[in-house]
Amino acid sequence: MRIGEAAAAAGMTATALRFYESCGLLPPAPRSPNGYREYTEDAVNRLQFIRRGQAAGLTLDQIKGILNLRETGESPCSHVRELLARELQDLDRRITELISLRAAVAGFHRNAVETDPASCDPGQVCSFL
Amino acid sequence: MRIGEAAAAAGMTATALRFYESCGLLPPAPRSPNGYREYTEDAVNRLQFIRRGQAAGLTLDQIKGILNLRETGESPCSHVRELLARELQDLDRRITELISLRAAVAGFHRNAVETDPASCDPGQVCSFL
DNA sequence: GTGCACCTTCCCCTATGGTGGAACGTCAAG
DNA sequence: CTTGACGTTCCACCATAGGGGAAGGTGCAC
Repeated sequence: MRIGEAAAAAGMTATALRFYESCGLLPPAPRSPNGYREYTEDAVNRLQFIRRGQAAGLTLDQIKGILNLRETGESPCSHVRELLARELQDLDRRITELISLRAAVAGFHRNAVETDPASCDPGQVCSFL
Repeated sequence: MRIGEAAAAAGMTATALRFYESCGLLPPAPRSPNGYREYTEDAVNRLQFIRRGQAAGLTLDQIKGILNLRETGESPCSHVRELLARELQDLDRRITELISLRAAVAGFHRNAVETDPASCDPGQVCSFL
């Protein structure tokens, strides 16, 4: 199948497929005589794996690492386990950060809502921050 | 004072100050006869306001908007209120997203820890994703 | 008179995940 | 015979917030 069809089958754009190939996430696609890329069902499966990896919050580089491991015949299982563990830690850290940022912003906002705008000092930029 | 000193006073780098000036966050600094930028205490206050804005999670573009409002003589109070309200919503959305992503990743990870690696199917990339 | 720290401008580079356009080739239908 | 939908390549660009280095000027101390 050609690039547009494969892209549609995986819920992506043709541009994204070319981009993935250029990054090494996909092996160079075989070409039909007219130079068009030819994709198999296997390629589409790989694309869907990429999608699942992204949905799991992995970066393209991490997904590439998994695919490369599988390529070398090694089982990526333990690598993926570590990846997921590290990602959980990372997510926890980011969630904590966002929650404390939210508390800070909520404090600024509460102050901004409660304070009389007339008390605004033109000598400074903004007393709310 | 010169750029390095002003930067240090605001806890930034000289490069950042030039960058802010180039983006319109800072008015073009007056120059001393040798062409060096000259900063006043007021400029350092402005830099510290930028820092506080960033600490509150605002983008440089949003901070620039506040500074520009103040520049035109208008009081940025209500603008800042709206900005903070929108940011709270945005933070809530991002936190919710991250938490649900975390749940999904935790599920993958639990499965990966509990599953026997020997049951790994070499025909697919990784059964954990 | 020279070394050193600081300043200037200009332009490219970082990471992320692609998108869009230009200029051109290919193929089937009308 | 031409139109349209697809394909190809390469190159530039989006946002974000600067960092890094080259090539050169300035000013002070030794």
